[in-house]
Amino acid sequence: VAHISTGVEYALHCLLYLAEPASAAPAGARDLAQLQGIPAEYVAKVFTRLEKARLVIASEGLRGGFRLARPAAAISVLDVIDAIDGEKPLFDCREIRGSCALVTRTAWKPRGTCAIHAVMLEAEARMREALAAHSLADLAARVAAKLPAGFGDEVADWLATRAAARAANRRTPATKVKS
Amino acid sequence: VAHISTGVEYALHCLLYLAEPASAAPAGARDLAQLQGIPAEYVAKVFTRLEKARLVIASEGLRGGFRLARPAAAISVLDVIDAIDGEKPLFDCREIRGSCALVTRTAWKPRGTCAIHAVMLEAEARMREALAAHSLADLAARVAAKLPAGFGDEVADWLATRAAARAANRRTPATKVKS
DNA sequence: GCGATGTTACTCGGATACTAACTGTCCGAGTAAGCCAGG
DNA sequence: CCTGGCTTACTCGGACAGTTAGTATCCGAGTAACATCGC
Repeated sequence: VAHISTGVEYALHCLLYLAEPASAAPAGARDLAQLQGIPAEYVAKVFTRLEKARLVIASEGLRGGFRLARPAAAISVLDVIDAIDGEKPLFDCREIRGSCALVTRTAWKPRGTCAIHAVMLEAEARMREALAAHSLADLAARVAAKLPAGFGDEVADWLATRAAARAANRRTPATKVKS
Repeated sequence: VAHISTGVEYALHCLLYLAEPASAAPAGARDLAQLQGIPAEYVAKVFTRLEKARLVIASEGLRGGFRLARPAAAISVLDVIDAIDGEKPLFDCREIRGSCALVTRTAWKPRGTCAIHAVMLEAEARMREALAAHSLADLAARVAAKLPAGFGDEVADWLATRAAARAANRRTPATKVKS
């Protein structure tokens, strides 16, 4: 319902985990989602859009995953929002001036941008400035300052444990021939 | 689809017509809507909300209508938006931090506002500042500067013509008694 | 001539359908890794 | 011991429903004004 959708929130949280320097190896979307208790398939859908916007690079196949396409300091919050929500305008002017009965009768035509639209565009510009002023690295540092010491290592351990469990689940590898 | 709804646009256009000093008499919602070619019933619904927010005062009965409750310089664009869209937040944080698997296992609890939420709140504050900086009088003056001279008089004439037509439509007033 | 009164129809106000977008879910194509057989 | 090939199942990618909010519309209650009727 809000202008900035939930997908942006999911993407930002996942990207903050990816911004950790320890995450040199690509992280899978499923792991990141289950780590935070959010729908895994939806996260994959969101990361698809991030990949189209050239913000992350996808590695396919086994042990595949996503990694940042640029340094975390070079990705702003606004980039993420535009990549997912599609640069949706804050306000779509319907040019009501042109439908005014007095205007249509006379030969006068409105020129320039609508005054109301101009105010909205200015507000949108201020909002975008504030969103572009913060980068992923900035957010990651601010979050890390609040977390307990050694939290990044715990995250790495959790991911490693999950990978080990998946490897162990690989039962009786290939003792059977075809058909 | 946009965050600032179409109802806000309708309301602002109508309020600009009401902000004209010539509109000392209350103007009906139907006249204002048909003057601009927008749905009349929807305008009435929107003005209902404006009246609940104490921005306009409704005069009921015949020749009724709306007039501004305060001087046009004391009503900001933000007031109109909040009155109609209900101060909807730009972003609703779902507190994903609390759902993190590592956080739920340990006894650590996140405190303060989420860093992502803080960025969004700052952007929203900048946007609201820009919207609150412009008043109805300011917009009306800027619009009047672009319009041809004597446009306000034409609007008054148009409204008077409509009123006269309605009066003429009142045929054979009451020559018939009951039943 | 003046006042009370009934009619009028026009006003606002809330309750009711329709449309579109976001959220969430599912299934299919592609591919890097790992095991096994053969040399 | 080394190399080639094959199975594996896990990955991303796009296509498919459910639900909520906004948009537009309709009908009912209330009321100020007007013309009429009585005094």
